[in-house]
Amino acid sequence: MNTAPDPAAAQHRWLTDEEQRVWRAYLHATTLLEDHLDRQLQRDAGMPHIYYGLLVGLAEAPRRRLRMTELAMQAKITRSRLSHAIARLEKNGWVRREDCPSDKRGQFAVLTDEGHEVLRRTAPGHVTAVRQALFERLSPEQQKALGEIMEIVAEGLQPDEAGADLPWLR
Amino acid sequence: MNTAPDPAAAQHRWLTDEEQRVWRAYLHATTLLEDHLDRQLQRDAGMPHIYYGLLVGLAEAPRRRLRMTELAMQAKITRSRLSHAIARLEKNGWVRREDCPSDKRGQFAVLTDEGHEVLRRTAPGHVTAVRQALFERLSPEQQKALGEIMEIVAEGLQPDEAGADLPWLR
DNA sequence: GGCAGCTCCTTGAAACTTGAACAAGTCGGG
DNA sequence: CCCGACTTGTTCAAGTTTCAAGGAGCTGCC
Repeated sequence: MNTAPDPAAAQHRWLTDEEQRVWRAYLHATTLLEDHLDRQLQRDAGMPHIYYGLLVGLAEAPRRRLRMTELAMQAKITRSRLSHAIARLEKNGWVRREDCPSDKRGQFAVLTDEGHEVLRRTAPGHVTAVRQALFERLSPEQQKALGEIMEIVAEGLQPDEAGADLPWLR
Repeated sequence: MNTAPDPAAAQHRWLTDEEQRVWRAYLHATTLLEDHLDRQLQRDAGMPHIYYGLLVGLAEAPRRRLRMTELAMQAKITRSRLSHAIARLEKNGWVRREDCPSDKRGQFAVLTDEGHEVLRRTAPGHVTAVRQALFERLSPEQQKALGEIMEIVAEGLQPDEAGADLPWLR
């Protein structure tokens, strides 16, 4: 819409037409994909995508357990949100809480056998969905480029990633 | 984690390590970016990103108005969600509903002057946030690649885009 | 005209998310 | 040992999203 220098908008540079196109495509695609996966998982696994991600995080952790804060960091959500989510997953019987012996404030979220089973049963469908929506449509070069781009973007938004003991989110 | 043919998972091909890396980078980056923009807009404009998008959609429409269904399609959300959202924006005084004269079922969502003013005031900050998080970090080639990739992905998930009168979402 | 089948949009309840506030526990310095 | 500063995880209230249901109007066909 705006590509020439516009005096009225001089100081905060607008997006060029091309940038605009890219940005809208980005919004469009990420929205559709997230919706698609959320729906797929809600249907096949009975939980939203982010909850599924929590189970995966636990499944990959040693002894299938993680401290709440660690799990929150890995899923990139707030502790508050995680508390609610784990409460729900606990109600499903897929996760169980355990006290941390070395820090009485601490809690472990532990993947139950049932939870593991749900994952085992639903992971293939989810992977297929991701594959169909994304990888099957992109050339190897595009896949590579996408990975690089996303790493750059993430790196710019993460306060640390390798660096710090700063407030880890927000 | 799995790249060799695994007999137990033979039929539903897993993700290769490289695909896995790309996929995680994608999730990581899109989550962080969406959170970042949501927070930025909540702080500066008092509304989440999607609501801001609704105002933009209206601002760009002829006479700053759109039928509910059209707006929902453009924002890629359900009509139900839009109803709630417009109710909230109406409460803010940024949008007003108007009856459609030619179809008594229909409603227009109309951007008010106040709404337009909010947009005028907050758009620069938002654009800057997008620019800083995305465009400033990517080479021109990467921007181009990103645009192409996102168009492909979106195209694959949209039932129509150019084609149809089919269920437009889902 | 009348009626079945659609579309338009809204509603209400339940689920989920957010941000602030909080109790409890840890930790380091005096 | 004690205190202030910080961390951990939860809770509350307010806001948002989803899903299923429904009222109302349009449309075409008999």
